[in-house]
Amino acid sequence: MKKVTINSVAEYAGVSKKTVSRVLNNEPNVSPATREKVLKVFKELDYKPNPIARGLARNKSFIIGCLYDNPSKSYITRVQSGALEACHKFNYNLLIHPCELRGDELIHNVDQLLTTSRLDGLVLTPPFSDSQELIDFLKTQNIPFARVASALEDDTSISVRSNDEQGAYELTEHLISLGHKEIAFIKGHQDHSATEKRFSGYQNALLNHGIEFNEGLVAQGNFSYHSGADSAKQILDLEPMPTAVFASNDYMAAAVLKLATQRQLRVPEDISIAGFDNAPIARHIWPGLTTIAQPVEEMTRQAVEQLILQISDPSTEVYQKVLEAKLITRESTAAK
Amino acid sequence: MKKVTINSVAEYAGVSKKTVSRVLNNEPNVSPATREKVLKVFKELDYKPNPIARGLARNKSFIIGCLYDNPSKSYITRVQSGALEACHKFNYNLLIHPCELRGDELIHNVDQLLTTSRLDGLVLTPPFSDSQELIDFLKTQNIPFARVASALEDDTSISVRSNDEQGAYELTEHLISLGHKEIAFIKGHQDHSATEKRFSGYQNALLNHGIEFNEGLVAQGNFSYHSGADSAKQILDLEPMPTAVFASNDYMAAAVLKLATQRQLRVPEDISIAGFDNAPIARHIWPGLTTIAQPVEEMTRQAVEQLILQISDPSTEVYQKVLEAKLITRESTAAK
DNA sequence: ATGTACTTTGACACCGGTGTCATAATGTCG
DNA sequence: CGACATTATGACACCGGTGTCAAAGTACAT
Repeated sequence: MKKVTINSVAEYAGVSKKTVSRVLNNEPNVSPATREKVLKVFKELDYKPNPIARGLARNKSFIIGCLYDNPSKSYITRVQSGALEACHKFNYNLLIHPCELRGDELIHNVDQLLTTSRLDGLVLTPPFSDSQELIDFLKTQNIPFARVASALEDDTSISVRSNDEQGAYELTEHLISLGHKEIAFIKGHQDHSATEKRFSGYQNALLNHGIEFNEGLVAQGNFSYHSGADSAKQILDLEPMPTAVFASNDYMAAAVLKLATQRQLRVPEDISIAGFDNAPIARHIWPGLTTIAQPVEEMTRQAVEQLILQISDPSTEVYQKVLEAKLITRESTAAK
Repeated sequence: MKKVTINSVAEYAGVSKKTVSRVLNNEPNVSPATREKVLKVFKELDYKPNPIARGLARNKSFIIGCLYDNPSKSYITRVQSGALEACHKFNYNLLIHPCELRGDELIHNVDQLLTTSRLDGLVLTPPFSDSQELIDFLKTQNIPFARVASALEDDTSISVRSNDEQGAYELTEHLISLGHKEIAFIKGHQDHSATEKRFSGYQNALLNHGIEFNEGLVAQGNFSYHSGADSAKQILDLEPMPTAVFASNDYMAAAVLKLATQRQLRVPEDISIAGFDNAPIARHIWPGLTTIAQPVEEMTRQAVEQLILQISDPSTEVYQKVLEAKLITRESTAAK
């Protein structure tokens, strides 16, 4: 079984390889008869153009890179799934690049990635989508990129995010409506812009409902389960103990739930617990966690789709979108 | 900033591009002086060979594909992480390809993937690593591949797995040593060979400790949390209720724990629960799950490393390895 | 000094596509 | 029907590397 290349197709069809190329790329100036003839040969020989050769000629790789550093496995797989959907739609492929670096090392590492892989573009997920440094670097290198879930203001680059502030506001309001006044809050990782957004949603809700903000009820986490466990200890040791805890993501909320249960506290009777993200764990534990669902796949899908559009036509208008977050109530929150 | 190619390097160094190519690939027959000179120019011009051009010339893509269909996000990310480690070591990249298909459609889909991406090899994870059909297809297509966590007997293809049977045996023995005799079992997905291995480990442990196997204590799951919830209902409704439940993975075990807790059963006092895999959820819930830890990253790392070795030298001996699984005891199991 | 074997080097074709441009074929109009 | 514009097609260079092979250079034995 010999390899089927553009040359064999051209020979078999009795035309030049350039004409075959024209048909392949739907270029104009091919007579209907010729086009028909070539297409028939495609079928007959089961011709598949070689993306590598095409990549060399066009200086493109048809590969999008996905940069991430997130402790949440479910978040990552959701991101990948959305990105893949968009990639496959346009015959691109996805290359994943987890990366724990920051600052200079990060830039260097990304530079390395770009030169060794010839990526056509990059999707940035938190916390990289919030790194001004990285964004500046990509701009100087002229690498197309799209930001996912970044609150960073930059209307010159593609951005799709969900409304973290609104989500946190709604969740806090939900707790308040249940009669809670002492609502502890566990913050996320400082490098993520979502951290501040969620925090201010929480603060604004308190403010608008006449509840005084109490710094003492705030713990600093970093989105990891482990940090949630530390914060949980800090919060459950408070006297008086708050009647509700709002953790900036579900893993940290799960850690609070675990410690509370270990301490024989009943959830939600003794204390209400809420998270953020609607990660699988939120419904895998008992009681299920009240949380905020974000359309992670959809965000990433849109971001990558726009990225690819921009790659194929750099004059495309820069896409920026904010999607809604949605409150999901489960058993972990109840009236005080 | 002009592009630095092999031509500019050659010109700048005053040698032919072929000589540059020799230095690049560490080929023999380059005088030390010339080699030195060229290497210096590499540094000076910050030359990075274009992998696409190289790929075209060598008919290689330096990309490994990873095929998976697994409900466990943590398993997937662990697989990816091990695969990436091996890939980066050899300057390969990883392309991920989740795929829900079976049978003919699967074959067709993989065929599509191969022709559109020119992958150099494939890593198969369960359940694909157990698909004789797919393996036969890849062999006819002459695509190098490696199997991860597959119990399928085939000494002509690379395979790295952990000892599922031994793990299940140890875990069951652990429950028996705690005095349990009515140990329910939740099976995994039928397409995964691990399912049968774990089941026979359980059965053998019972047998060797003089406990009669009871078909009525076995529920059919499929590794998903949801199937675990269904099986949990079935098992907890039994009269008399078993004193321990061994689920074939942690998600299903978590589902049993959730239902048990909902029903006000105390774990482990009223019923012991154990899982398999040591997924993050096993330590994120209370009580933490007794389980079996498998070296997923290490399995995949070795599999991909061997795959790449085989790609660069097809005469490499076929690597087959069984790694040990390890019992992790937590709070979810206790004496009867 | 000369022959022989081995090392070093470069010219050139090639991988499988795309871009440029000249030329051939066809269409339009006075 | 001839002049001209437009469409269709192919020859050829090129993308940035690698493989082949011949030629030049070097080492050593005679």
